Amino acid sequence: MNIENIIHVAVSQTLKELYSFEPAANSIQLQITRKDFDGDITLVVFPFLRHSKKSPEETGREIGEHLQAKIDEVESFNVIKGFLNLVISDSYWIDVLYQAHNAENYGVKTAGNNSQLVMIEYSSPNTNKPLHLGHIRNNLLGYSISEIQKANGNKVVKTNIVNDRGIHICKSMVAWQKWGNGRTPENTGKKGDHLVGELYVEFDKHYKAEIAGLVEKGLSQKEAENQAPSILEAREMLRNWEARDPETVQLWETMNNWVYKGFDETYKRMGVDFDKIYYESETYLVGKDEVLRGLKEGIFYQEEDNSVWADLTQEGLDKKILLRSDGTSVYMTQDIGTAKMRFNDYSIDKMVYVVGNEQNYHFQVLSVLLDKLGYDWGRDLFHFSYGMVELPSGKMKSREGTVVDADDLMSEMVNVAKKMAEELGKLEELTPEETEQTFETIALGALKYFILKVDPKKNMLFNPEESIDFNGNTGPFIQYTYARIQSVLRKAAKNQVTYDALKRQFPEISLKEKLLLKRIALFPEAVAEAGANYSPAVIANYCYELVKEYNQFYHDHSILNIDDSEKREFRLVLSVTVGKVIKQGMTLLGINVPERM
RNA sequence: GCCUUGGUAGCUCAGUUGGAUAGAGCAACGGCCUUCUAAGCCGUAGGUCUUGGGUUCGAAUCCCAACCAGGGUACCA
Repeated sequence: MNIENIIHVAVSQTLKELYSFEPAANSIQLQITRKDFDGDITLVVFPFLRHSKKSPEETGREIGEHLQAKIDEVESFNVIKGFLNLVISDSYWIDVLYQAHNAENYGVKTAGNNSQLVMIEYSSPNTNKPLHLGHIRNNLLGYSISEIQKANGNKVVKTNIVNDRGIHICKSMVAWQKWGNGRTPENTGKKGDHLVGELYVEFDKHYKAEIAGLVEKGLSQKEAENQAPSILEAREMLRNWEARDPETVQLWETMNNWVYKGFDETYKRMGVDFDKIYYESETYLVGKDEVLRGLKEGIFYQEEDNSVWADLTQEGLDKKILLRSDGTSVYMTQDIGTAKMRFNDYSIDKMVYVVGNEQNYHFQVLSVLLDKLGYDWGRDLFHFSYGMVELPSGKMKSREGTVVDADDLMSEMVNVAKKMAEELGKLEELTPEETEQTFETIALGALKYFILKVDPKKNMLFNPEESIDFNGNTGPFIQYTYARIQSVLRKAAKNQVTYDALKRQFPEISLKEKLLLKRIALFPEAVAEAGANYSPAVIANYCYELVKEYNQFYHDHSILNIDDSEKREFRLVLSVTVGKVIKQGMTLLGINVPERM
């Protein structure tokens, strides 16, 4: 039981005894005492004045005296205005340290028999272009909330739905046939996803030129768009694909495999992975069958042009198309099929979709549709909706060439990390391989932290002109603190300085040491909170606060260079534990920590 | 038009179920490396929390309205 719970219970009891009333749970407001006041935990007494019928000061004093007498942990107290500041005994905080230091995985629960199965879908790329900055935010959030869910004792299946079929990939295929000149990843040395992305751009270039030509000949823009030879070929290609034309399917497979190989590299470097991958080419027919079943059962209706619709006006939503007039399926159809397959494959307790907030409406509709189709889990779908990454020029648009490529960005970050380390004269005693690995760790740490520290639901700004920082509230700052702790431990071992982790009696602790202990005590709560609102930002901010506190402690207290062996031992245990918590927190963000930097 | 999300320092962002004098980092300025890693620490400066009402002991936080910005809005994904 943590200290807040202990106090909460005691306050409740106290109020009953002093003023004979049963307080509502939420009327007992406990908070961490602000730094400029003396104390550890603060109780707000205003809500109780009605019952005590005394001044805030008097009420605070009475409650404080009562608590001090009854609970061992409360050592003393002071009252300022309506705030009762409780001072918690050192021995309690030292006990926290003891627990944290000896715990196998402090603050982290392991999955048990009664834990929930949470399936988390993230990434969801199209196979016609490489991953960009928007995908980076998606991937990092998806991976991190998976880790946070695990840390809260759930079983997690990470899944990806690959949009591998449709007109977009046919465009790249047409471009390869017409203007590809036999290019392959092998003979060009390009990553497959980049090559296919190039072809897609080439298609668009030719297509636009054709449209311009037709418009010049007197066609309207819309007519031109529908009659340009390239688009006709792409549509022909899509029909051939749906008809399983062997040659088309083979080209499709070849080019998609190029892309997957490229994606795998990107995912690997980013440090994200999946337990199960679904492909839309395998799920869209399932979705179509479901829609047709719904039509037969009268859940949906058909227009005169043969398109199939769902009328959701009863639910306060709109009418939504499910099958086009030509019978082909839309995005929604595919998602219905994918959902059905997933629930067949796993006994999912909770399905989470990590998808940008531009699709809020889509998931609202999907949820209702699944429910209508008779799947009771439909209502419980959770859309983890995150904001877009904006550039100073506005939204990223692939057609306007304003996308920030994921691979390029990661490489650029490594270059900056390298330059930075050279300027600072770091990493001189490492082997070249270790040095490279460390640059990678730091660069990715900077990128990941930059993205994850922001509240997911908010849009965020990325300015490519200014490279991501390595100083201040950043991943490298946290990594640096970890590395420095490891350095202290190495030196301690070298000098035969040992410490006994089992010791529970330590000398009097300083203010900054106590602040650190309090921060350590908060880690499990931060993990739980992050799990409740699925926000890696909670963990990121926690790590930053912890590290900042440690750095202040570090500069004010020497750890190894003191004669008092008891103090040295205490500070070593404290440092080890801080290192442990940093590592655990960063793991939840998918960020590695280096032993040296 | 309707629905939805946001607006906090020059910039990027925190701010817990409504609590004490609204916090960090970057940028600017001034200190600190013979001492466990200076990717650090300390200090200065920077605010009408978009605006106007309301709720109450107390509002950046909750409610209403306006303004500004992003997203969505029936055959793109």
